[in-house]
Amino acid sequence: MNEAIFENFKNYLRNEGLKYTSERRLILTEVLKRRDHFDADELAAEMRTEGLKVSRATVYRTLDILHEIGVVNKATLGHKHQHYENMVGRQHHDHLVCLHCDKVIEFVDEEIEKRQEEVCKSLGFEMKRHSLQIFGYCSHCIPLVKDNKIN
Amino acid sequence: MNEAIFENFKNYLRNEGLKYTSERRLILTEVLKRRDHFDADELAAEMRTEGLKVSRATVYRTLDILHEIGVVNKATLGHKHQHYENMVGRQHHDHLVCLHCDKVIEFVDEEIEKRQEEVCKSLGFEMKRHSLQIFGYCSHCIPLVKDNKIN
DNA sequence: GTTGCTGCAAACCCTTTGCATAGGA
DNA sequence: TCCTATGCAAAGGGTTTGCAGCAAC
Repeated sequence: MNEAIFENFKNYLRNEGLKYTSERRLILTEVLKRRDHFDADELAAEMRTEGLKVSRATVYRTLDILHEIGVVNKATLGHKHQHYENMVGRQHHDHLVCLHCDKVIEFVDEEIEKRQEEVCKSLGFEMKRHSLQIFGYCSHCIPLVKDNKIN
Repeated sequence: MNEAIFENFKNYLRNEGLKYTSERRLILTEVLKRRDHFDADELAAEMRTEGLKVSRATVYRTLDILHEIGVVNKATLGHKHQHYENMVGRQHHDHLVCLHCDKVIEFVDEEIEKRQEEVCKSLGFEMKRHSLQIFGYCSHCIPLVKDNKIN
């Protein structure tokens, strides 16, 4: 089932006059394995431990391309760095981020999506993308935070 | 009316064992004048042109304190740097950001707020803060973008 | 007088870039 | 062969930090 994705990637690159290199294939392969929220450095490091020699710079450059074609999504989850996530076969969603354990929980709320469109419509604004992050404590960490008087 | 804010600031600092310095007063004064979305560097630069000598480091450090006590809000509006906004006398709100002219439009939608709370409740998540950004084109820029075939 | 604060410059961290070489098309 | 991609290391840009002198309390 992933062949189609590689095929699309190849076609996109060809149309743009870009090359379908082995590094790009390796990075796409790695991204498709992921089901979590990762950063570029992490992906590069993981590839290195697997013996795949791809530079950080190429990882960044390739993730940009994959973002353009919608294979990955970029998310700002409260850290200094960008997070990426594999979007193949997935829909837009928003994130809950635990301030204690860093867990990320995904959710979709159709009503929120609808209201966003209405807000834009009423203001004559053309929405291109949107992102909603909710920061707080997950059910596992709530008691820990209370006990430690951390907030 | 601002006296109360300075008084609160002073009390907060005292309770924390921190000092109510002239630099901190100057920065708070500057922040209270603002009605827009600014970054730390911008604020420092503006103060310098007004002849107020406060270092960038102190601006960053003080904005952090002001954020803790709710006088300023931090927002990630699609740039590399953080944006701050004066929150005195204001409620939480979300942002529409124009990708063409960088204009920021604020909005509040009670239904969205309510649904966020429901999502958290249903997942046993304790919300501390949230931020929603919608990126796109404002009514002024929509025709410009269409004409120039920019997207 | 004690202790936290400031300014400065350097350090940091993530990300981007310039350049020489490698490798798709 | 032509031209883009890669790897490396250096540059970038916003933000943070270590430290010596300074100012609150």
